[in-house]
Amino acid sequence: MTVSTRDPRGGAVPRSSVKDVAAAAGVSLGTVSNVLNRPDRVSPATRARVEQAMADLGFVRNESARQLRAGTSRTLAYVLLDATNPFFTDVAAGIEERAEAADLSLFMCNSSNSAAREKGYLDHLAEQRVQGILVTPVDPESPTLDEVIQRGIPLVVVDRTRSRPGVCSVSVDDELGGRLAVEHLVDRGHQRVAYVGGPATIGQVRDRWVGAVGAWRETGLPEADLVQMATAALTVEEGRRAGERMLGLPTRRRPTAAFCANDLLALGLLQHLITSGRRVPEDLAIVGYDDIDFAAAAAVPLSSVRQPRQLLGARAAELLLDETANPAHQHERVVFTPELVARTSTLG
Amino acid sequence: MTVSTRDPRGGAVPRSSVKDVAAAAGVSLGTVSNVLNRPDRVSPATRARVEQAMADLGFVRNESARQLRAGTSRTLAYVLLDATNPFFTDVAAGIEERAEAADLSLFMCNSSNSAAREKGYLDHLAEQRVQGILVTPVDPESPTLDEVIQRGIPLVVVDRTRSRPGVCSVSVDDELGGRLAVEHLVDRGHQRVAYVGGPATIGQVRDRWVGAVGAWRETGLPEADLVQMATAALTVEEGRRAGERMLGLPTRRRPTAAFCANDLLALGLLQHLITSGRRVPEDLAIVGYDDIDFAAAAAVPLSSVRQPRQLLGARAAELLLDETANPAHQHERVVFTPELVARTSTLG
DNA sequence: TTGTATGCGTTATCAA
DNA sequence: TTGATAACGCATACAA
Repeated sequence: MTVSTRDPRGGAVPRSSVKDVAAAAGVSLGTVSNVLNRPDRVSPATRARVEQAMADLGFVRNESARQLRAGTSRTLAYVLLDATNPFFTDVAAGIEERAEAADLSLFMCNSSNSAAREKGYLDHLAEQRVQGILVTPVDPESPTLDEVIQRGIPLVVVDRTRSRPGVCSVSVDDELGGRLAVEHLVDRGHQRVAYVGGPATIGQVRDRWVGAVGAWRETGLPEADLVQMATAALTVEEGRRAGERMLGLPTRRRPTAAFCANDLLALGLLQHLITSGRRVPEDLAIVGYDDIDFAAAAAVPLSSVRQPRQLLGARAAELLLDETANPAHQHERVVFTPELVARTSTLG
Repeated sequence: MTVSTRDPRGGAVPRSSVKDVAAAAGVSLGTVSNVLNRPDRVSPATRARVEQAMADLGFVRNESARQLRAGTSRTLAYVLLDATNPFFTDVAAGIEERAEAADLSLFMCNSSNSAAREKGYLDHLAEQRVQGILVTPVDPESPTLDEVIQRGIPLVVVDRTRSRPGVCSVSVDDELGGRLAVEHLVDRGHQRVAYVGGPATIGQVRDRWVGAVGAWRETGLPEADLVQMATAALTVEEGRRAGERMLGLPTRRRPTAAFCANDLLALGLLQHLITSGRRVPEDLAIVGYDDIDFAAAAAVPLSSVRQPRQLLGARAAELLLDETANPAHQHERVVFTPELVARTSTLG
């Protein structure tokens, strides 16, 4: 249903500047500027007149001009990989908490896992001269990030690290996370495990796999029994597809447990199994990654590798703020430790 | 675990301007500008020289200056109520699709349901002279929105409507949604239903309640048997709390079904019931609202009132773009129709 | 306490 | 095809 209401357009909009305000208040341009920036240096009487004029004219300070003159902005930006993944919005909440405390605005930009889109946003933000950028990059080694840094814009890498220094990063040990997941499954007696994740271009997917393989080797189980099941994306929908493929396997070759590269995949996989009348963990145990809020609320409460999401963001924001404010800033590489949260999906 | 790597700070960063580029390339300032904006009006030879100089100096166009001069920006912004709610990020995805097609950047700002924060973002965006703003407001009648409009910035209200015209809005009929949910529950034989939602300051919460009440009255059932269960927020956590209160009620007075103001509440409520050993829908039927992706993947697949999330965003972006580009733009009020998706949580 | 003048980096107009 | 110059709106140093 679409109801359309047609109205005449609002009247013309005269944008007023400090000059207009000055004229209206019968003062000079500099005085208006003083009212805006150092009200204490203006007598109460004239200040009141100026403020009245500003209200009458609907004056709005032009941030572009202010910034051009001042050279600095009051904005931070977070370029994230996937806005529809609650993990990243939780990280963003941590960033925003710190940004707000510093009286800075936070703009979120969604790269949707596209390097091109990411570059577009980074370029735009550089041109806007934002005060600093936080980014969970498609590829942390990409020269795009170096360009931003060379342009003199403080940048912090979030949820990834960089082999070269020259930048702060805050991340969680993804290899350890992969290791924890596999160790847990092996402890529970599983001898044939699937790693569900992809595309491999995503660093998190690779690192968690590396950790999984490392732990698997130490068990002495046949390498071939840790099988990769590639997905096209880290989404609920792709998780369902993985479920279809999983159930398509002959029982002999079917893994008894799955470790998913994130919770969205795990939830989709879980859903498909339940819908198909299978039991979790009896027919297939599942471990996810991130421990988003929805993991505990799933069809079968989901075991997952927990990351300190808010803290990740908060710490990253702190480092960024230090870099913008502290001339003696030293780049840091902060690595948090993940933690396995065991629930019904592996405990039965 | 925290590993810190300390490195010496990177060298000084000389920001270069068109003037520097002009000097380096041995041309005038205007020519550099032409290379930037109308490359065809510059001879290939000098263009190459200028481009080389730009690369050498790491030149980045200053968007503030450009904008100050041009008066226009290449940015859209979406101020949303809750970035951690997948409903809004799905709406944002719809907006971004259209924005990208128009070669515009989209900045997302999270008001976190705070009127103060919302005003802070809107003011900042107005000062930045963004090309247009989409907003899911805390209160659509708030004068804050009028201020933005009076400042001449095109604005579209998303997922809400406004009693006064003078602005485009794209929404879904929340009263109808509430009605659909209650009618479905009554059809399934429920005679005592809880409406779980709050705070009532949130418009969506009120409208869905109004629809629920309307449908209930038409059944002739005692009014007192549609009970409100207020929550402090629309979150999974608050849903769990509602579950505790629900189970705390004496069986006689306990509703047999719950209609939740959004899916996050419904998922929390569901989770608490399952954890407490109750069965859904046998002990309590549940209907959520929004039909986010996680609803179908829940402990018990959740019945929910579906809204066209991406379409909502896309249509809103279209209206905004029309307003910025078309002098004959007419404000429209677009209302989509919700749809009940019945799943196990009410069907058993 | 208030006014005047200058420049931030860019684009656009006009003249060469 | 290229160069010189004047704004855009603001903040600041300095003069009054």
